[in-house]
Amino acid sequence: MGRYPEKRRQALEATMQQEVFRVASEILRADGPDALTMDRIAREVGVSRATLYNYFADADTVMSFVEAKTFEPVSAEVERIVSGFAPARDKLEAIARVVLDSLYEDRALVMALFAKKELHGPRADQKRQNRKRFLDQTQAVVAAGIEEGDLRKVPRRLAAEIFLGALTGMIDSMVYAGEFKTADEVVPGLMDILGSGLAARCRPGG
Amino acid sequence: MGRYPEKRRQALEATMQQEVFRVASEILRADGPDALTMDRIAREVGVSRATLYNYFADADTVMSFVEAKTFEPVSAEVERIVSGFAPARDKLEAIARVVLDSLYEDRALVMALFAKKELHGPRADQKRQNRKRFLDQTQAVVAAGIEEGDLRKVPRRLAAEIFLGALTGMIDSMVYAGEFKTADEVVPGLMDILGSGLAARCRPGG
Amino acid sequence: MGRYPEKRRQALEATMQQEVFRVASEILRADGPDALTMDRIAREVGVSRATLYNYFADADTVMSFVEAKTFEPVSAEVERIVSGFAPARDKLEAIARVVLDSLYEDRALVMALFAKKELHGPRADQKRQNRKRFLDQTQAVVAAGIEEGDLRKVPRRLAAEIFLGALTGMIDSMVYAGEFKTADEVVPGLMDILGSGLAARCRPGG
Amino acid sequence: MGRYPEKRRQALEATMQQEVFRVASEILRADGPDALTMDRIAREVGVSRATLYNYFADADTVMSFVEAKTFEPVSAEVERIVSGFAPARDKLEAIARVVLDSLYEDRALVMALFAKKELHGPRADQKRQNRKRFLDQTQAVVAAGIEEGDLRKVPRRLAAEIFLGALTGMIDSMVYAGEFKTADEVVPGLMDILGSGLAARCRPGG
DNA sequence: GATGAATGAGGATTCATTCAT
DNA sequence: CATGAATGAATCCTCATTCAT
Repeated sequence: MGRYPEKRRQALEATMQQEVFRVASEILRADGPDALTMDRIAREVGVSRATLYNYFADADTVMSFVEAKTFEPVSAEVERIVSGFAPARDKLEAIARVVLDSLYEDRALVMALFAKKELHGPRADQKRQNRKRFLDQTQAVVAAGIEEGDLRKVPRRLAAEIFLGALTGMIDSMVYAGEFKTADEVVPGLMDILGSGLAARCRPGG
Repeated sequence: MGRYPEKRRQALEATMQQEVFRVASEILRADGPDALTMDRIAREVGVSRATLYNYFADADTVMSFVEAKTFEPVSAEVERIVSGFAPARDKLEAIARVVLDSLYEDRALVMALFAKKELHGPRADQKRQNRKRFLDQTQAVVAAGIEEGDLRKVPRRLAAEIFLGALTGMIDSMVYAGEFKTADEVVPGLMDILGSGLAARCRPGG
Repeated sequence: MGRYPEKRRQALEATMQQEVFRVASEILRADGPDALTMDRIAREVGVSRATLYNYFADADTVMSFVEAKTFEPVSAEVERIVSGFAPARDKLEAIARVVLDSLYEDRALVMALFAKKELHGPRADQKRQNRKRFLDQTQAVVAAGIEEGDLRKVPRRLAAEIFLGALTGMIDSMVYAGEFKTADEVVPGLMDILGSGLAARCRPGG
Repeated sequence: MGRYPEKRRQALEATMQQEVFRVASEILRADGPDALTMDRIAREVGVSRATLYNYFADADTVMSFVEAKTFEPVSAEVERIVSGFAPARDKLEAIARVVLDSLYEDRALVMALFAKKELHGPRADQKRQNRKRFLDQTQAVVAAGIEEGDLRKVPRRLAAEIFLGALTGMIDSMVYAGEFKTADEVVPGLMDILGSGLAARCRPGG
């Protein structure tokens, strides 16, 4: 029939997706990824289980959707930083801040998503891609930094991996310890170490 | 009080544990932690489900056992390094080598175990403690390094977290990418970056 | 929010509950409380095990439901008697009749439910409360009877306990013996003994 | 292979039976009849499960043994009372005292055994017989009492059933309420009610 | 589109019992 | 006789998913 029903459909779909995201986030925060069942989502959204299947192909799709929607703003912000004009190290620091800030605001959710590293099964690909994208962005910053003389000549991919690893490592630490620190508290130290290294002082041939 | 010596019992128990470890490892490697069910282990070991319960209290215990047995040699080696006599940076490098070497030998298994960061549920504590132990060991090395003048005055815990994060980050990278590199291939770069920092050159006041 | 009215849902739910009650009763009658498993109920109702869980939270809930549904009419009738106007001894007799009549109609079922005195586990409380309620009701009758001069001054709770005990004792007897008698056959004797005592005649100081 | 080994066998058997009785009693007391598994008995006795099968045919036999051994002294005492010389009402009172005393000393155990009225399955017969024996004994006392003019002419079996029912009813009450009273506290009231009835006073034609 | 209902396919755990040594 | 080991048979429960209405 006309255009309107289509509009209406989209509106409904958007509403449902928002609701699912909201509810799923809460569940993840509260009880971790294993608690995120279709039944519980449906119940807390206030629809029937079957209805969810009108909006999401299967349970994995819901999980992927929540994950994508969670990281989307972070990802966008990182993208903005990457394509901006600034010295490489400032960019890296900005990225670290964005990641840690978003974590600080919604620790439990981010961690629940991090907690389920799926290497097998249908969702592994999404994880892989998310990761790859972030690494590519970071690597681009490193590459530019090297070219501009702002960074030393280090293996680019490796540097990106270490940078991402350091970030997730700190997140892990906070989550496991249960003590969350703001970006302001940890970024300076992080950038100091990654920026200047652990060595006592410059080695002559450094 | 049986006629058969304790030895025999222990031998059998050891055999079963070995078998379970072998089979569980394979399952983890092949299909990830969610595939590690009592039923499947029993089937692949070639005993009945009930028999497993004569050796392991419950499913969690099996998982913990496999995890402990996997990390035990690495942990022992790290402990040896930590308590040895060497400059801090050499120790850190040695630790990185041990971790990455063990990974290289059994990538999929280690990753399957890493993949299930359990923040909720009964096994969360074990994970927490494993992590804490490693961090404590690393931190001790860093602290000693600072005292001996081998390392700059950096926040110790933070440095340990970054170090562990960088290691797991690289492991993640390899696993997600499916391309495994030997310790020889990555440790020099890692130590270069963590050791000397990313900065182009020594800042005057560095 | 479905198109089909709440009525329909309730009807189906009622049907299922009726079916479960019918089947569960049969099982209890035939093979006792330990035979009342979710699997068997499902099989005999003709649905899958999982379906039962759409109607009952767990196995205990089914057992409680059957128990409640069995005793509910008896309980209501007793309540009616208790709150009516009649001499205490008539009330007690009426209660005895109701209990024994309901037993006569469904001996085995009642006994199967009686047979499982759960003092441990989650259902103990329900049993406790059922029992307490009946005792309270009986005690109220006794108390009123004493006040009105219809009964001697006997310890009230104790009298209620003896009354209930005598009833269940007779039920036990019939069930164990396999010979069921109607209320008409036993109530007169029961009331005679409890009413007038066993003593040959009034003792002077009685 | 003369007589001695036989003696030795019997000694062993007696020891084992004592141990099983002791341990099983404790388990019943602590956690109820469903907790009385062969495994737990064996573990707490300190032998292997299989060994139990050298002394008891199966799990039911153990349960029956424990039950028999528990009630045996009570039963003997009742027998002694029944066959003694005393007015019927004194005998009934004595029986009530014995039953309630034994209960008071070992409430939890007796109740655990009472709690599992098995009407189905292989052990039903034992229960039936235990019950029948007690009823027969009580009935004999009642019959003698009537003959001797100590008791009114009441239906004998019925009177026995009411007597037993009243006893078990009081026991149930105490167990469910968790408040145990000594025989001294309840027997007078019990005998008063059963002896003199609940009626306010002697009816003329009583 | 929405839903209630139904279900197949697991998955953990328990327990009585048997048997070779 | 004692036993460690092994096991078949239950039992409870969960969850993603489908389908008629």
